[in-house]
Amino acid sequence: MAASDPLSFDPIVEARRNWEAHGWAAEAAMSAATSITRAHQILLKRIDAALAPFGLVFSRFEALALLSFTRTGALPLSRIGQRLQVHPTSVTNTIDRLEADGLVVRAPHPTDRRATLATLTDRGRALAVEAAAALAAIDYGLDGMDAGGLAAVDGALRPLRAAAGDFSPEGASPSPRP
Amino acid sequence: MAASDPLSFDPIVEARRNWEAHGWAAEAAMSAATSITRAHQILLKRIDAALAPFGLVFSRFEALALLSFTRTGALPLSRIGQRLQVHPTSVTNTIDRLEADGLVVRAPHPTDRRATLATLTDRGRALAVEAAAALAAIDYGLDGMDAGGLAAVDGALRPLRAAAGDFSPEGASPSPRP
DNA sequence: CGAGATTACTCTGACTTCCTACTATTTGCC
DNA sequence: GGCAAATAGTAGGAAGTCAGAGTAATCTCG
Repeated sequence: MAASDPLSFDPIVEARRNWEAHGWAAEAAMSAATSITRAHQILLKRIDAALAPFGLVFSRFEALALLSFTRTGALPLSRIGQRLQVHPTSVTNTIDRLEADGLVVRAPHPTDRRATLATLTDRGRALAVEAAAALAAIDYGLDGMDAGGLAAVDGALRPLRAAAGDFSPEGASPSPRP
Repeated sequence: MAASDPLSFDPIVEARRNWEAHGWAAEAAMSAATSITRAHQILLKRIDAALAPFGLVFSRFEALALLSFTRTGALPLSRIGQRLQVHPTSVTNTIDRLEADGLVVRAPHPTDRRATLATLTDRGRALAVEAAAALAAIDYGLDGMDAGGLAAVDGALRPLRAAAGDFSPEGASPSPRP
């Protein structure tokens, strides 16, 4: 990265100061939103770097992990998109790449001829475990944070996700259908 | 979005349960990293939707805002990249778009002939204010969260950004050079 | 002074994501 | 039954980000 690195002050704190100084509103929200954006950027870079040796990126790893947890190692593409909260076309693209790498195969759904099942191959299953270990080794990119911080982030963001309709707010209820 | 919406359970809680059930490590970090990723996705979509009427996206708005806060409304591209923590190529692209829309103009740096100054136009300055108000109106996409949540996220992520080298850890010290 | 290192910016290319159709199936209901 | 509406997946296209390479200008020191 050539845009130079070390700044002598926190750019977000500085932005907030400017927001206030110029009378712009919602500076607390701006600050939090910018922090999240930046944190995501940091995480994604670290995670992708850790996954690069496996030929994976985070989204493909997530799909692999999800399939690993099913009884049969198979799931309709639509369900993958639902669980991973991504667009159907992104699922298509993700599975395309995984299939090209021999980590999953597409198969017709046994009863619904519209649907396609993504099925984990042996290599895919093994790679998921290795990649998960690699990510655990770097703490999913969250190095600088302690257990309290992790829990704080998790808890604070949950209402946001709920409000966005990711799940019905009551819902720590388990029981997904296989 | 056709990938269906409402899930009856929190997919991240469910992922964490699976992580533990299968003996995969660092489930707390996984959970936090996934939450951040998803939160970013939600925010970006909401923010970009609010900015669409102005022909802006978040990154271009950030550049506009940054320029608004300078004495002269001008900054070298390199400094913009530094403050916004993005790649030089992205700055070029961002300024290209802003310039095409007549919101900034490029000008040669008065003393360093390598450098280019991005300078706010009157329209750019006015649009920044309008866009900031539009974003404040939606609380920067953070609807579902209360003040405590905002502060918690902000505080918890700060060590992460510091560890990533965004700024020298001591650093709430102000005094950026104009 | 002048060669080598550094810095500023841009171009090209790879990648990912999303949106807007569009086709094929299945489901709901009169 | 049979038609309208909903659902599953994919193709094409736009946009954004980054990495690598290249050019130009400036800085550092021997």
